[in-house]
Amino acid sequence: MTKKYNISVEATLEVIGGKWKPVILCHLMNGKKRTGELKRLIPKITQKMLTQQLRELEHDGIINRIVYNQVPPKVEYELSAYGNSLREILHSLCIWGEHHIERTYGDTKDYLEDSILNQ
Amino acid sequence: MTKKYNISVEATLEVIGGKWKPVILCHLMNGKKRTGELKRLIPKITQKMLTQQLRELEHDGIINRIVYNQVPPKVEYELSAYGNSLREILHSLCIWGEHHIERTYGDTKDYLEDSILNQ
DNA sequence: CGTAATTGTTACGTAAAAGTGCCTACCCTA
DNA sequence: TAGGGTAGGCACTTTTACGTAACAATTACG
Repeated sequence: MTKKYNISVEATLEVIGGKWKPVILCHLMNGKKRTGELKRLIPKITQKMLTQQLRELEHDGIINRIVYNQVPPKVEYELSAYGNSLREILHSLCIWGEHHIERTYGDTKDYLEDSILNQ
Repeated sequence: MTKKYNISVEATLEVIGGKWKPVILCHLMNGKKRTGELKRLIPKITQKMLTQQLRELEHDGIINRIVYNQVPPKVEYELSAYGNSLREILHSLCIWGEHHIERTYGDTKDYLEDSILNQ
């Protein structure tokens, strides 16, 4: 049963869209991260959503999951080479979004969470 | 009640995301369109979703709604100057999506609707 | 007079996405 | 032996997005 896209943009948004994937991806753009590290960087995400989104990104080939066989467990996530091809796109989306927030609200700082990503 | 974004990408996706906005926008990239014309170009969209999405795009300043005062009614939608600033972004999203479909399924033609947009 | 043409609205129902709470496994250390 | 630290699973509820179907307004035309 072949799902059809109206237009290829939809395929991209299926990969990078949703409530949490953009943040996760942007953090991983700045380098490999452990699970708990991501949770700290994105305080409002729940354990469930975090792992769920990471699984989907992994499935789409965007990130690599690196498991260290030790106790307590250690797992790292990093952008794959393929995922890296999203870098420019995400950057453009960031820039445009910033302009849009500014255009809509007058300034950005009240509408962006405190985060190393928003500096 | 200030909604906060984790990252500005989210603001962009709020504007161009969802099930129908990308298609609508891409059609409007090719020029002004009447309501019925859009409905024909996007056969599976319902009247309700079409107008709902158009209203939101208008509200965000992305498109202009041009009403001709005549009967039967005539309304046209066109990309605004501001909306035009999304052109490059949508184009990149298209390109990446095409590659992704190809990478995932082997070819694109079985996964993209017949449409002047997919040529 | 009744109907077609065009754009749009509204109330309601369904399906998909996100959130909550509690549970597991493992070894180490106090 | 009880608890900490790390990653993650599962059942269930809530919220949001999307879809369906019927209705409105206006004028021209047969």
